[in-house]
Amino acid sequence: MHARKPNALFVLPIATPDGVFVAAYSANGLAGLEFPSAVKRAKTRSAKKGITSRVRRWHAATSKALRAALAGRTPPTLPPLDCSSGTRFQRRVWNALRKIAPGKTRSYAEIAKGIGKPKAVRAVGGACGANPIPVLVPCHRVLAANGRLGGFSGTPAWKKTLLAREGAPFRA
DNA sequence: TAAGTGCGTCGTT
DNA sequence: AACGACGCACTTA
Repeated sequence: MHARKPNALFVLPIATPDGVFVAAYSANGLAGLEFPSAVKRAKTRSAKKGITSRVRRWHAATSKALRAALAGRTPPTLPPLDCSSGTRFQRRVWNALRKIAPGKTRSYAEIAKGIGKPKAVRAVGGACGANPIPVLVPCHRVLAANGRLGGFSGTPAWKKTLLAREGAPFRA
């Protein structure tokens, strides 16, 4: 219904073996995470000034968590997540995603059932696609009912890579 | 088996 | 009113 903007105050880069991710922070926590993209490298330099120690702490946590996740390990601690950009329904889906352990997968239908809306299967797919914090909010662990990958807002290659690194099974 | 079609369903725009 | 990161039933080959 009401979709507040993430209201990102700080946009900071995270260097990883897979490239430079970009994290966005609002006053409430991590509000966005983007996969490496050659195009937007320049933009991240600007907002370095005026960073609070709080955001610095969050960013350290995000960086550490991201690198762990990319290595297929369980992230130690996450910064507070600001999912206020999402609708009620989307937040419920994202919350369900966070309960899927590394190496495990669920189907879109299982997620739908899990949030008490067994018929909203397709809408769950939409909510996954709207996930502002991929990798750390593990939308990649949601597969089609037949065990195949299903879609991904990033490249399908990323979804495959993330699953493979944490040892999650999926049909080629 | 594999691949393609049609349709129910529902949150979002 | 139209559109999906779906799922299922049901053809065809």
